[in-house]
Amino acid sequence: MSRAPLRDFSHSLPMALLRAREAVMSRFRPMLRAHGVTEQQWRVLRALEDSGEIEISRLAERSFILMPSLSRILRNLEGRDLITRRAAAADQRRVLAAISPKGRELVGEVAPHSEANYAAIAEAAGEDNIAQLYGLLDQVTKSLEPPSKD
Amino acid sequence: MSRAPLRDFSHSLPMALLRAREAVMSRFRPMLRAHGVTEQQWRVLRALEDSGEIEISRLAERSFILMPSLSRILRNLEGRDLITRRAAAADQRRVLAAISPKGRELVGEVAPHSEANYAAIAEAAGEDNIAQLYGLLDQVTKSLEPPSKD
DNA sequence: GCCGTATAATTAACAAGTTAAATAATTCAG
DNA sequence: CTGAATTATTTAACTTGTTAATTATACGGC
Repeated sequence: MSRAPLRDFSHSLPMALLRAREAVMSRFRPMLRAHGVTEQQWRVLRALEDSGEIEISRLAERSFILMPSLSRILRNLEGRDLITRRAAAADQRRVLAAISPKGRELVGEVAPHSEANYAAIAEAAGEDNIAQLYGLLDQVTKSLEPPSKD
Repeated sequence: MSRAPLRDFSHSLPMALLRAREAVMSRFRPMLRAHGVTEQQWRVLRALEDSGEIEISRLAERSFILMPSLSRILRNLEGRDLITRRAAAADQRRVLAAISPKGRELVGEVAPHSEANYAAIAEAAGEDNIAQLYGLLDQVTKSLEPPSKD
């Protein structure tokens, strides 16, 4: 009864998701910063190592970063020789990005710390809770996504 | 077994939280935009209506926005006469913010749309799932937050 | 082969996130 | 009562998010 005027402000779903994300990321950011990369730059490097050379558009999907942001991030990473970019032979509009040896080296240095953080988080929050959370997030996300026009 | 080299990239908790948040917010942003406010500006206005005149440090906590961002947002909202700011009488360092009549009017216009969106989201994702998600998010968030130094 | 249209990526412009530094007012030791 | 340390807020500098516009290439009809 009485969800009267407006939802109790502090209990909005976007806020709850933001808070949870922040609780997790605050354990990662200092470590990433110490290695000279932002959260998003790390996502891109990890995605590139996973995928090999890949179109920018697909990289955007995988790293969940919008194209304009990604464009700037790639410019930055390219300037630091952590990645390479080249036009696709078949279609000059398309750009292919790949991680460089130097980028791979960086990932190799950071990855163990990242894994250690994940482990610490899993322990602090409880593996079961994390697993359940994954499932629920996935389910809710899918149910809210508009029918993709593939 | 074999969570071998690095966690499968697409299944990181921060990404899952980001994706879920985006799935929710993408249903709000266009509506907020149509009323001339960003997501964060809306959070601030809602929080101010909830709390009445309030110190901006506390406003930052409640709206979950860092002080430097909040400072800019308040400058913007004040410039549009949606809020007021004044120094506290007792301690001139402290600034008190309050929603203005014009701000209240805006909230009154937007709130019904916001509520309608929440309802649509709850229906699409299932009330039970949402409730369960809230609970888990809260639990995980709390377990990860460092022991606050109150 | 040429023209309009569609597609991939980048740029532009403004808002916000993040960390550090600067400003300003208060408190407290001496 | 003065000045060093503390506290609240803002500013600075850089990065990213968000929407719209622009650029460059490809494609399809003629």
